[in-house]
Amino acid sequence: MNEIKGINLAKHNETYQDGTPILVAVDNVIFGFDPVEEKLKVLLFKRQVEPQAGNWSLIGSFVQSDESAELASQRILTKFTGLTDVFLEHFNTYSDIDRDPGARVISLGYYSLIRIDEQKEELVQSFHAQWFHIDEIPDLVIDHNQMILDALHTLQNESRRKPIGFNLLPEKFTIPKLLKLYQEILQAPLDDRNFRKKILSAGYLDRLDSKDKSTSKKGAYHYQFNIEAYFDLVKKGYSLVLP
Amino acid sequence: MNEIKGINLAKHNETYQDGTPILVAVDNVIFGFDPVEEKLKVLLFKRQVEPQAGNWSLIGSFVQSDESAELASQRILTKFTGLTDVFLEHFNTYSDIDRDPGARVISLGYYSLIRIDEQKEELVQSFHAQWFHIDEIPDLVIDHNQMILDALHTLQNESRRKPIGFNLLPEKFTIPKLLKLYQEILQAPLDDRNFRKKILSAGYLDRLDSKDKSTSKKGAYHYQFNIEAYFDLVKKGYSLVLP
DNA sequence: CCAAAAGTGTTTGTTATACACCCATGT
DNA sequence: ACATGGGTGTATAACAAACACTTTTGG
Repeated sequence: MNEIKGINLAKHNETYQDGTPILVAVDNVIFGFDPVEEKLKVLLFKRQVEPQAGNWSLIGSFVQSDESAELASQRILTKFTGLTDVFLEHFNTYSDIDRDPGARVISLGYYSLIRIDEQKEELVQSFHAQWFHIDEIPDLVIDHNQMILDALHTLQNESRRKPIGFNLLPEKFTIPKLLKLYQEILQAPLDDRNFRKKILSAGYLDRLDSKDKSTSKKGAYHYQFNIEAYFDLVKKGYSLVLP
Repeated sequence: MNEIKGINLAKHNETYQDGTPILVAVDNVIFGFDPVEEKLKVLLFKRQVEPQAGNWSLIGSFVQSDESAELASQRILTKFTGLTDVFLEHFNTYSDIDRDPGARVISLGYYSLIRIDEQKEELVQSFHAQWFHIDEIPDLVIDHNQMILDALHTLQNESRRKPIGFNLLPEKFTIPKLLKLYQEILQAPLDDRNFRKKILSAGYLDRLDSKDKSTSKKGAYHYQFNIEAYFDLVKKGYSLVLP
């Protein structure tokens, strides 16, 4: 760096010509909650191009010149699951110069929360994509294992403060399912009585008259997330806090 | 999108040739705490290239092929302030296709926390850079006003859970200064007795024997942040929580 | 001696935690 | 009638919030 001898000498007049175009990709950590196994899973597929073709990988794509990164991430999510209007957020950027052995690629990490029951199963299968439990992620391509860790931490932090977990459940769900989901996300047991108390006392869950009898003889009441009620509460300063 | 007629038809075999290189920039929201005015400020400079030359702007640069985005952000911070080893974190990515009228540029937002008293004032001046109070940010180039808002929200959220505020203060500081800093960051008054109780009971602030008599006749004790003590506490599960 | 900022404790209310039993029902 | 998961309440502890006075000392 140049020494500055006096005042008014320095310039910072980089132009667009001074920039070097770089390949930019999005990688999508797609989370789903398996309603049968009651496990939090991530959708992976086998990379089809060299280097490292055949290895498990996150689902990603290059950002094209006519689309934003968000759109690229949505595009690839829709391609693999058939879903649109999905919770999808940026969580980190990966820019080490040697991270991708194939080329200099800056990768934007997104994570999405989908309802496994709404995905197009045949689409997922047609790409040879598979759901992996977060405890059983295989060795992935490049830095994708790190990306999943980062996405999971973001999901955990966000889940403790905002009710985003509902994006992983069907419209109608039961409290026992919701509890299991939160235990999976936070990877820690939660006291069921205290959990019920906190989540129900907030007032944004509507109990329906119907019950889910698939897991017990007594049956568990269906609940629905009431987003208007939630927004009203947020306006008044409410925020969820889980341990 | 193609309809899938059967299983095993779909491909996702994008190669590096399918990517379009894009200009990638970093923009740095440089925060400083003015020790005299006791105000949280952001460092801005007048853009020197078209379009919008002469307008106030964040300090940014293109990411070059031989550097990571973090490094680019550090580089530009050092160029303007002379500082190295500074708190610097990515907070968001801006990728709308029309955001920059000069070219398609994806911008990575970083924010940094510096000690104003350690910066090289003559360097800052030589770039015609100026510190602006966060309540008095002028109209900025492109989407830089939004970036400052996003960075401030990130800073607020992080400050509530981690003691990163110390990066904005000199090594030795007083509790009244620390309180003022937190009130500036959170843009809300804090009760001084409760604040003292919480911050001192944690045990990672070492009181020195010296006093700062610049703001009162009685003088306020100097304190120092003890990072080892803090890390030990974090290992045991401690986390700061401010209202 | 007094103005101005620094420093200190207590009470009260709220929230978190820990914990155990009854309920409903299909088989 | 009983096994299975669903649903409920209470007592205690910990923490947050509200609040006012004393201390120090340079001028």
